[in-house]
Amino acid sequence: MEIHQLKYFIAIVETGSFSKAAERSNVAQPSLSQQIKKLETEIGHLLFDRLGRRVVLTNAGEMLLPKAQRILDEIQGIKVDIPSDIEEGQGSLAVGFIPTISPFVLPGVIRRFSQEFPQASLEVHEDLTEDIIRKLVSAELDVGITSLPIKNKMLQTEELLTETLLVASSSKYDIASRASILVKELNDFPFIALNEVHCLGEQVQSFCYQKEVNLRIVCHTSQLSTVHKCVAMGLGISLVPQALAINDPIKEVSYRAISDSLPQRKIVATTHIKRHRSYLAKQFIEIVRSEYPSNIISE
Amino acid sequence: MEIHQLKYFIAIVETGSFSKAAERSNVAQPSLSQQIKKLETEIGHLLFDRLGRRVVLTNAGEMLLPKAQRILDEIQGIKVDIPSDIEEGQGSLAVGFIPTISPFVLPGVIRRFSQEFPQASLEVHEDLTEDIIRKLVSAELDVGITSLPIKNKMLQTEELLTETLLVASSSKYDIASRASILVKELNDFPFIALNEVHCLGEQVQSFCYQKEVNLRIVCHTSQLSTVHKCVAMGLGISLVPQALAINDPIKEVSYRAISDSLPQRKIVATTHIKRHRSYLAKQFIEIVRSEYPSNIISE
DNA sequence: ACTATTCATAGCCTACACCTATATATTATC
DNA sequence: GATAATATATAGGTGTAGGCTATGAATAGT
Repeated sequence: MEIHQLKYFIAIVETGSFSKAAERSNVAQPSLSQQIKKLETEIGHLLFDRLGRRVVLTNAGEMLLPKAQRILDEIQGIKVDIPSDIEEGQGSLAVGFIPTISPFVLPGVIRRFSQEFPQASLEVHEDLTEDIIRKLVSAELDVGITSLPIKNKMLQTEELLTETLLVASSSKYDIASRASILVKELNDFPFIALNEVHCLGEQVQSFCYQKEVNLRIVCHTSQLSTVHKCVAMGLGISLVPQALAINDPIKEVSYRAISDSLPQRKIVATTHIKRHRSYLAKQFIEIVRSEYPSNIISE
Repeated sequence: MEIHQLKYFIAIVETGSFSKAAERSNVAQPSLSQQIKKLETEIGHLLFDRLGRRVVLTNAGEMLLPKAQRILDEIQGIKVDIPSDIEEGQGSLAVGFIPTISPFVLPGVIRRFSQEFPQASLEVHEDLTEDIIRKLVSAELDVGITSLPIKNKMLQTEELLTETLLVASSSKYDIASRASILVKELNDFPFIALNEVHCLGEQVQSFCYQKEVNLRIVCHTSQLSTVHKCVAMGLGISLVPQALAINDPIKEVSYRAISDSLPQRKIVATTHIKRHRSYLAKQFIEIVRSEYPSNIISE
């Protein structure tokens, strides 16, 4: 059974004649006769009684009619619906965030995404970088919001922004009020470190190693919010993303940039090289870019 | 868009691989790749992301999936449903009866037909022979129950039974009690004639003409039931179908066969030569054949 | 590094849908 | 009732498109 056969069938029913149907279908009449015969053979029943000057549907033909109509309508629907559905943002999207980003952007991003694409279904994962990489490679995730470096030849990254790490300190330490902060001065204070399973923890360590700073780490935690609280309690200082500083409800903590050498991390959208970036994925990435807290201009 | 393309698409989704889908579809893998590419071009979106070892659906592919599934199901349904529906007696049937038959068979036929084929829709027309012929030719009717002769080269007849015409008389006339009735004796009595627009009227006239009987027609009516009532009232005798005699509630009328020459009419099912006789039509004809009142054996 | 697996590409082949021409049959017209 | 007109079926030729094999490119597993 072929689609053009059903089209011919409908055309005959609507025109009441093989010849007129052939004309309307832009084929020669014998071709159409032949295809109808094939269809009849396949179904096992005559579809039309050929009366000579006119054709009428048989019972089998009458039963086929609504079914054929539905099928053609659905096929027409495919060609129309899919492009328009995609335009309207239908579909599903699975995204991953690393834990040192998600707290700052997730609420705003989800709100805007579900406002702009109410028809879409969004699935959000919070995972460490290596898990996000694994899920991106296995196509469990469509987009990962991570920080560089991403070293996997199956993945590609699109830069969203460069985020500065600021010195966070409570008023207990005079670093909060100095005219400027130099890198070397970081080891004058107890340091609250993020566990190195987090890329941010690694990045801070790597930065300090490069700058030949030996931190006096007094605490290792696995959550940025714990770092934040420890700093607020005056247990020590830390290096945190600028996004944390924005709208920080704890007024006791001050955030200062380092004068002579800015630690930074690049925030990127990571995707699979071989996978097509859907309309939703592209829009999602733009939403993250625009919703990322960045009121503090890094100098 | 072609059906085999949708089949291939589904096969890929179900097997998760072009190669396996090709094997399952009994085509070479490149053919399948080619057809999927065509489908993607037509829809305007990629359907799969080719990850190398695995393929995953894109958003567009996910939207296509249920639609394709439905279409294939419906096509499968056509090949299964139509033959089985016909077996089960679905469909419609339009039949015609002449007025000198319908009173005797319609009730029983309709009852049995709707019992046996509750799914079918039956349309019954009562018309004179010429109108039934016209409607059969124009395919308004599928089957006509008439009596011979039917002279139309577009129509064919199937004999159902031969019906004897009996002499109907009230006890007022001694014909009801004679040992035997001869044709010639018909003109000894006043005769109630059916109008010649009815074929039965014609047949009686023609019979008498052949037998050189000159009827003493005292009344022409256009309905057989009127003939019947006139006979019962003793206005005269008549020649009526044996079916009328069966279960006749009016006891005053007796029915006698003519001894030396039996007038008869052949009851036939008439159909269009070029039209396929549907299952319903065939079954209907058999029901008429078996339901036709024929308790009185014509000798 | 090597092998196995998988999808894409290239080039050839065949089947089948399509065409034209013609036959057959029915309807309309004179 | 003969002729013209209309409509579908049949016959036979043609071209495209879907199919095949062989091969390439790239990934994943040994």
